Amino acid sequence: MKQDNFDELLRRSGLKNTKTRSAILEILEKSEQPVTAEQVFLELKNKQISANLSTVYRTLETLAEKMLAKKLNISGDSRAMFEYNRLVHRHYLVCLECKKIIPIDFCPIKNYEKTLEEKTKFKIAGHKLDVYGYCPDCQNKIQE
Amino acid sequence: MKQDNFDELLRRSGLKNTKTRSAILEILEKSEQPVTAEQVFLELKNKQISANLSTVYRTLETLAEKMLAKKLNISGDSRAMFEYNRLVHRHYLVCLECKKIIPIDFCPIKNYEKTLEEKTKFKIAGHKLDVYGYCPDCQNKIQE
DNA sequence: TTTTAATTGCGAGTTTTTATCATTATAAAG
DNA sequence: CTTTATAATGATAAAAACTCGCAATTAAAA
Repeated sequence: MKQDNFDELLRRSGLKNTKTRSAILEILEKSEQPVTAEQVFLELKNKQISANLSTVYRTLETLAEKMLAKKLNISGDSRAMFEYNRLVHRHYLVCLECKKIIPIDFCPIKNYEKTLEEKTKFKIAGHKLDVYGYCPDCQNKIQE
Repeated sequence: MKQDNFDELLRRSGLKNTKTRSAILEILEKSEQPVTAEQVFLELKNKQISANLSTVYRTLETLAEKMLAKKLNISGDSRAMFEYNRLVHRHYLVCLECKKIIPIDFCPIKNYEKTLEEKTKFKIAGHKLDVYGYCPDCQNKIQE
């Protein structure tokens, strides 16, 4: 079973496998959307795993440093969000009205990075793209 | 002269033309890069225009609401940044090392939005794209 | 086991941003 | 050019989102 396959993942990053840590990784991995530190904290509580909020912050930061998670800032929310660092990266479509976040699988700018690298002499490490708009539900609700 | 041509701009948005407000708009307009509230606050001080920090926050927020400015979150800095809302939108290339921010004029995903609109039935309002990497200077400095 | 070093909890401290409310300034009306 | 209504500002406090220091705990190496 892949129950606790975070053990190896943590180990490879030189991190100890603690209950909180693997629980947080699991929460990230199971979540379809980026989550805030507070959401992780509450989710842990749900699972009867007590953890201090500052530990959650620290852990998320550590996971991001070790590239096991990604830290992002989605516009409209001042808080940092975190997502599991999947091999295939994702972009999100965010509804400006209801704040719903929907993953987009296709990345429209992968090719563009090379062009940009040549043009600017930067070594491109990655990019961040989010698209904003109004979801079908909210389009109907608004119609003013 | 276009010295105080922010007057009309503010007026059209139903905002009073105050000294602080037009000074802030001018700072945004003249800046090649997005700026934080604090930077605006300090820049005002430089110009001998006293303004309270909370006024700066409030003003930036108002300008963003009225679409005279755009509010953004560039990764790596937890603070909100603001830029003048130019007709042609811009993307930025950010150096992960020295935090330098360079505008990119070309937008590689304009076309993609239409496709996405059809596919998701969202009404797309805009997008946010930043590219991250290492600038030529920092590439040399690092070489470890 | 025992030891060593990483991790956590807790409390306090920062930083960034927002709210309240009395005062002041803008611009509309007279 | 005043007066007046309303919008904007300053000052202060407070909320929200993190971050830090240090003692206690725990994981894993010896």
